[in-house]
Amino acid sequence: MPEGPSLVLLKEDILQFRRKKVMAAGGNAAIDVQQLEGRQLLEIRTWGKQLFLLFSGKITIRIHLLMFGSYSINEQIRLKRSIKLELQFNTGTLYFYTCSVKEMEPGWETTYDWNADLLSKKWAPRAARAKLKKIPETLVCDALLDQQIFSGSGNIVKNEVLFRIFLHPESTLGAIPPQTFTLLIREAKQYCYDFLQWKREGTLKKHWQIIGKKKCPRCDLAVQKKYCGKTRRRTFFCKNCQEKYV
DNA sequence: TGCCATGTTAAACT
DNA sequence: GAGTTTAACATGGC
Repeated sequence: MPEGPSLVLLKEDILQFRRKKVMAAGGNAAIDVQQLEGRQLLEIRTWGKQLFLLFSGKITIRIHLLMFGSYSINEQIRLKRSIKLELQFNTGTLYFYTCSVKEMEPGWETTYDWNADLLSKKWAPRAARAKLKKIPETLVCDALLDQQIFSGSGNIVKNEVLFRIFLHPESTLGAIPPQTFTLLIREAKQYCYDFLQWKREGTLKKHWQIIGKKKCPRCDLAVQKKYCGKTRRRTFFCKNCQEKYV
């Protein structure tokens, strides 16, 4: 489920409940779910991989699907006891499973950098560039997972973007040539939108070029698999095609 | 069948 | 107290 583009689809999916009143709320989330009853769902917002449900009475719930989270509408796909959050509206019921559910403190909006979201209209490539310039020692594979810089980017985006621009995951930011640096920022966004479209079509996996591949689609040599950087996430790359700058 | 993975947080270390 | 490492969470696909 959970990279940024999937959250955009989730939002679209549940937009049908906007302005609807919560008739009943349940689930085993570690928050007071009862207080949501009778409240109107005023707004649905995303920031990267996070989903915000803004209710009347200034109550905001944040949902993060983490690695295995899921949701369903009208139909329970898991046992009652494993429902993390259940919101019943007159027009249907929304269920969330295995996710993090958090109630936000007043003023939470100011703690988010809304132009860091790759899938937002507010996405600001220049701001991303400035943040990256401040951490020249950081490896690009780690930078692409940094939600404060590339909010919504995940391990799929990371791997595929790096292959697209033929950049080695263990390149240090400070050593990357200007042209490639610009490409990095441009393609991070572009890949998110391609991801979104492919996910919509159900063809995302089909479009993977490097993740899980044995051979490089460009040169046919063996693909490397390594747990790179401080984040130590699964990284696939071609030593031949992806230039390493250190 | 067991391993591993589109992720993050907080506890447990140094 | 800082920075870093590890564990926990928990489900589905291969």
